[in-house]
Amino acid sequence: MSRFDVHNLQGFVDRLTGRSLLSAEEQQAIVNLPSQTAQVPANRDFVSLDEVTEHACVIVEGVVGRFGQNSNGERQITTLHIAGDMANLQSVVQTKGTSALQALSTSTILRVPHVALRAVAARFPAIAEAFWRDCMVDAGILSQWVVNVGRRDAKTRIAHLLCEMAVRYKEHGQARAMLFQFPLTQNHLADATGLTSVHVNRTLKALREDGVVFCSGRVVHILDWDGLVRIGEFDADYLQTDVKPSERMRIVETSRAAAA
Amino acid sequence: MSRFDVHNLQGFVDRLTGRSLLSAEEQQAIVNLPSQTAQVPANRDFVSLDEVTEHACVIVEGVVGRFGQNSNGERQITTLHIAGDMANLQSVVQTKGTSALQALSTSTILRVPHVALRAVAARFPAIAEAFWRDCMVDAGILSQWVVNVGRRDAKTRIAHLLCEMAVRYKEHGQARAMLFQFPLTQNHLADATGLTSVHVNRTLKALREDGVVFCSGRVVHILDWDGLVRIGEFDADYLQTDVKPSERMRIVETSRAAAA
DNA sequence: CGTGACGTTGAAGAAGGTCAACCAATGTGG
DNA sequence: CCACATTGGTTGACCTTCTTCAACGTCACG
Repeated sequence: MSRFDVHNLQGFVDRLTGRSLLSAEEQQAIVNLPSQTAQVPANRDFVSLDEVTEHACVIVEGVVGRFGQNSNGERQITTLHIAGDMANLQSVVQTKGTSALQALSTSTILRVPHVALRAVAARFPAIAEAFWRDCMVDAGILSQWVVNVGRRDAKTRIAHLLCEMAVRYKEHGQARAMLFQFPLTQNHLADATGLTSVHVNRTLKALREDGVVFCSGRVVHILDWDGLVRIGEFDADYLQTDVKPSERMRIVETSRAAAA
Repeated sequence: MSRFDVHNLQGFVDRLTGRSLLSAEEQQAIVNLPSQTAQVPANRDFVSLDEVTEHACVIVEGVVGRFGQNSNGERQITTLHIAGDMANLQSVVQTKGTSALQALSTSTILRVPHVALRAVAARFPAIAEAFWRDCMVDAGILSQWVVNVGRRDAKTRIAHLLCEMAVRYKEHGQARAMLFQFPLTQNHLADATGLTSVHVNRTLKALREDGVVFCSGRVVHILDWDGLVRIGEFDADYLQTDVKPSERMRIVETSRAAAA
């Protein structure tokens, strides 16, 4: 493994330790996982539907979508993954994948062999626990998406999505003048919100005219955070991005994991 | 614990061992978990939003919905839980709940203290693994629901939901003459599919006139399974209900868990 | 300087929502 | 045993939101 790869897995460790308590040894065990860097061009599937893959993927750069599909071939993005996410962590405990992964922008991913992930999860129960916890945050996001597409109108849906991504990117100081890279096309936004790209276009225009957010090409510029939160009915709790150190969980004993 | 309670936790163990390999000792450890039976009347929340609860709940009888909500108070069911499910298993690794649980019909639940669940998961890594895996099946269902409400029309949505429940109830021999208890009102179906109860009513009528399924009060009668599957664009893979014994997973070593 | 991807806009139409009425079944108190 | 209320299902008329289709603009890139 190159130093470059090691550095990138550190991003994934940081993600985990934001919510879980891991010893230095455990953290090191994750950083030391074997991995292989790959570049994926935009709109390319790198895990296809029902594929039995041998690797899980950490996103280093770019945005990745998890896709479901109806029988007309219309796709629905069920989750967006950004840098630091392990896009298919659940495959550690599941053999069959149930959805495709596609790079939405040119992305850099790290492929980590399942066999290595399973070994480290088996050896260090606290790592398995941290993986599980991270999967549960993803499930919470999924749950919010069901509410989003099921019970919110177009404007609210898109505002909610933008709020979610703003918090996940953590590139907002507190309230205003927020700006982040979000290289999705309006077609991608449509697939994520269950709308058509035409209606996404009109809705973005409406949000722009409301003066709350401006989306242009690859950048989202939030002009009125409070307004966007209100329109999007957004409450960041479910993202668990700001778990205080004292509230980070560990159910397995420290002594035991350290001894392993 | 009464024998009655023990018997009910066995249903949960059966659910787990359908996908995961657990030793006799591990299974016994789950069966021996302390628990408390409770009856919940229909339409009563028994875990409210953002509640910090000390218990997880196994459903023994009835149907339970996990709810999200928009700012108008319109509710969206994000998951349905039936007998054998642990409705909030994820709370083992998460302190804060993110959604409410409501009994949709009169239900019997078993409350199992978090502290006991965490202890057993910490002591037996294979149990933690089985819990994690079960959570991932729930997440797969959630993922399908996003596709369902996002990219399918009313008829397809409802047909898909009915297919899913038929498989989860496993009360279908193979193809036809299928009948199962499903004590939801049309209002509940509306909350689950992101429609209004009026439109659910019309859609059920259309499905009835197509001769594929007949829903009456508390019973679903599937007249044409293949037809319903076609209309619902249903593929049961994601439910992982029929995992062959040889394909059931265990990543932690057997020896180690047995020695614990 | 053509070609393709993406964004923008208008006009027409369909899917589903809203409102309102009514019915059947069930339960409850007098 | 009946008046009455409640809950859930059914139906019609009308309206809103979003989709569909189609055209055109613009920018990047070979």
